[in-house]
Amino acid sequence: MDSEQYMGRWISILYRYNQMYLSRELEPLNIGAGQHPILKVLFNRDGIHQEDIVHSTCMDKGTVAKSIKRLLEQGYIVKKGCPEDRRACRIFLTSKAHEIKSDLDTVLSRWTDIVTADFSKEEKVLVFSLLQRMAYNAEQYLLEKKVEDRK
Amino acid sequence: MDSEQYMGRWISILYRYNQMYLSRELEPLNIGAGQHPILKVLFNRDGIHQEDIVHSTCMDKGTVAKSIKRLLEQGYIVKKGCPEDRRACRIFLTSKAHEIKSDLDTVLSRWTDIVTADFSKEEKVLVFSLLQRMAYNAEQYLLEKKVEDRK
DNA sequence: TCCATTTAGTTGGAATTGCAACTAATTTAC
DNA sequence: GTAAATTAGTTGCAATTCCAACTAAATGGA
Repeated sequence: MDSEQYMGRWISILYRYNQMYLSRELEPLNIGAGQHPILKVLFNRDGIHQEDIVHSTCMDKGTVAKSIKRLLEQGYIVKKGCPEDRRACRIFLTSKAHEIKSDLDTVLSRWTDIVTADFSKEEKVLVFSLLQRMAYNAEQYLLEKKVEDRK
Repeated sequence: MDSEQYMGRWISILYRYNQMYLSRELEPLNIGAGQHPILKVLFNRDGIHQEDIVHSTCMDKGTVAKSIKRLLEQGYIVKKGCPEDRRACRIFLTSKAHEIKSDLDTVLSRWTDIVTADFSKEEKVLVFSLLQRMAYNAEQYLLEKKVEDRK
């Protein structure tokens, strides 16, 4: 097998190129590449707990806390205390966020179009399902490892 | 289309999980997740110029310079001036690097095995070719953009 | 009930990375 | 042949991210 044929190589290139694209495209909105996953989750389910965002984005809770801080500063979200659990907080989109929803969706789906430009319809569907399965397998492996470490 | 179905989401998850896996697995070798792409390129073509490494890894020249600095400190590579072009330098693997080649290859191919664990042989081949084409499309797009900006 | 454990969230530190500005050497153009 | 432009590489800065340590609140077992 060609020594370039290991999964991490292609994933790394695609991730880094995507980050470059997003930084440039989201700059006019004052949104960094790291903040958009949180907005996407909230557009789906507004008002969820910060902990839910952590799970939905598969990101570290520290990372999410910092991204939320920046979205607060930019006025895209507001934070409300949760009366049932005083440790927790719920995150809500502002009208400023709702105004840019379609812009954000356009930027994200354009990247999909760019990288799958020469794909057939079948290939476009296929690549999502393969990536989704890989992400699931990776997650399962890391979870197992974490459980092992706890022993 | 499901709002989770945009390419960047899966790529991001897979990239971040891979970085976690690599940091842990390469720690005993004192290699960070960011250094291994350079070693991989050198195992393929030892003694190439730093500029060649930049192109082969698709990474920024500043990033490569820093990773090379750490590999030098760890004694995995040596740097030699290039007499034909006194700005440039050539990078060579040390015996310490050759000793860990098979360990590194094992770690990298194990990740491929983990994420494609439930894939058929055909799917394993397919996913590489799809990722490769996506990376190529992304690169072409960003290159075009860069040329446009120069105007 | 009370103490131990778990959970939600914050903060500091370090690694990875891209960009921009810089130096020094080379190449190109006139 | 010299000045301008390009190229190889370094460095500082900022963004993204994970981890670990921490606080405060909630949960659970004796």
